[in-house]
Amino acid sequence: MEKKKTFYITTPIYYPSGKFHIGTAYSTTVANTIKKYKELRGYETYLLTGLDEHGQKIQTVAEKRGMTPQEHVDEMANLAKELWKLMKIENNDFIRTTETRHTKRVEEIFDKLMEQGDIYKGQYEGLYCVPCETFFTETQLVNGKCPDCGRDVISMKEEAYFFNMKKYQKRLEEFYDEHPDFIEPAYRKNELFNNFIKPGLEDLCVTRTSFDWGIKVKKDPKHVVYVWLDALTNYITALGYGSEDETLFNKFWPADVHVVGKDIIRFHGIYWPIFLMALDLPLPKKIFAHGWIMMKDGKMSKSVGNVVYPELLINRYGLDATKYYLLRTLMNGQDGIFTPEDFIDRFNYDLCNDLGNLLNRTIGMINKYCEGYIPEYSGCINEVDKDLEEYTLEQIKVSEEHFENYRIAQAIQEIWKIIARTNKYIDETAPWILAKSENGKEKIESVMYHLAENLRKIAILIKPFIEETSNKIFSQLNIKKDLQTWDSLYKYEHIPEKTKVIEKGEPLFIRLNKEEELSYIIEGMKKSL
RNA sequence: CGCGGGGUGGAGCAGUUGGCAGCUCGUCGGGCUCAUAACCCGAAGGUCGUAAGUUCGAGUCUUACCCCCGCAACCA
Repeated sequence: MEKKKTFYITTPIYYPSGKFHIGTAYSTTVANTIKKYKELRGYETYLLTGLDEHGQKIQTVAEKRGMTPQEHVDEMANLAKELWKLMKIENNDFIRTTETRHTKRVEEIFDKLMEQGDIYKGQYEGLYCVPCETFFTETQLVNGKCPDCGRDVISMKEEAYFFNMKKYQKRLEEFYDEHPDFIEPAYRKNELFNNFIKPGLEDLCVTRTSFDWGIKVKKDPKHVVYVWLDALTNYITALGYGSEDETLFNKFWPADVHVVGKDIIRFHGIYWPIFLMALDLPLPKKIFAHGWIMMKDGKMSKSVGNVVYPELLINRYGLDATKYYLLRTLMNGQDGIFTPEDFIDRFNYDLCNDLGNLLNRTIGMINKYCEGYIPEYSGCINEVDKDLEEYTLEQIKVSEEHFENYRIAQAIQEIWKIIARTNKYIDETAPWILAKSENGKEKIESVMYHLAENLRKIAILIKPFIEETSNKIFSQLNIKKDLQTWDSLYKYEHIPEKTKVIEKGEPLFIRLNKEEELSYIIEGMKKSL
């Protein structure tokens, strides 16, 4: 038997300094959608997510909560796992950077890089705030003072280890020349190039001594490994790189896509490739960077009181509605704006009116006009049928193209055009008139078949991102598993004879009262602070 | 002269290699009754940030300028 093609996809490993907000949920949903799509296309997929649990901030947060850092991250890890369970994320693994399988490898990697001469000992010079025990860069300062406490900072030196980035500058540039599509969207790459690569890379300080919540350097334990060298390697340690069992690593590395937020492109576009070069490992195939979910008044922020947590929406409106909204809102990797109004509108218009109602009226008519059985396919009996088929098949191609390039919002838009076109088809054919005419039977049967068939196709297309809804459609239409495959999208003529649909359709989504739900969401946002 | 993104009808956004300016919502008018007061059609509404240039022709290319946002590396 032929070996299945593999597809390895990762989310960022999130930093558990606070509750996971909707942006985190978005990243993970994107990754999960890509996974589900690739699965439908016959790939053996592997989805990795996890937590980046080290660093000063964690230590500080834990202290504030009167906990040890480990207790804090243990709690956060459970929260994350619960959230992904709630969101039905099908991750194959969940890596935590405090796990031995990770820390041990990082220690080894650090040693190796030091032996190779990629890491050397030097002096870190920076502006230091003594009471806060923290280094800052010049640009981080507020009016020349510590951004945290407002006091004066002093120039200070400390012993630290550096990674020789300069050594890899040329190789990195060459890599980008050969792989211009490495970072998507392209403008993110330009940003990175102009700001960091073109001016020349500086060596990266990869250890700290100002705190100890991290992986200690084996041969010099007062230093802990800088969090990014620690965090980025999760993508390979989770696959067992360097362990006694490298099966997964050999099978799935290099990653097909790292899904990241726009804020961490730099680390994935510069440091990560260079670390991998130093380790003599193949580079990932793509970094897919998405934008942020913004609020009407700017960034989500606790102090402004405009943070949205995913549970708020999922628990009241369901997982699919929430995922649909998130995926639909951010276009082209750009930022998108969340507003409660928009959320409710999309729910009502797109999900209830367009999709839900299309299924409902179709089921109703099949019961009314065809005794509940989907009629047999008899080709296109007229121009209207032909037009519908051609349009739908074309849209399937377009959506597929978008999925292939991870443009999920665009894919969704194109799928919704099929829904709109199918609704229009009902008006064009007016089955209620055919039902009254003497020789309308053949026509009405063709209409019902086409409606059922289009809904079947729609259910397949939405499966990667709103699977519950997809399953509901299949179940109401009584479509068997073998007709839920992507391969069955490209033709009509699939649904077998004597397929009996449900007698009374269950609404997929029930319309929301805008006023009520607006206040519910707004109140919920306040309460969850 | 830091870098990047954005500035398109009331709102939110698309506009691939330059070729009659589109989508969703809202507004107005009409149609239909299978359906979740849903669906379909039509109309109004834009000098595509400003100015100049290239071109037979620019939202799309060039230049200058204005406004908004983000980034400016060892903070995640």
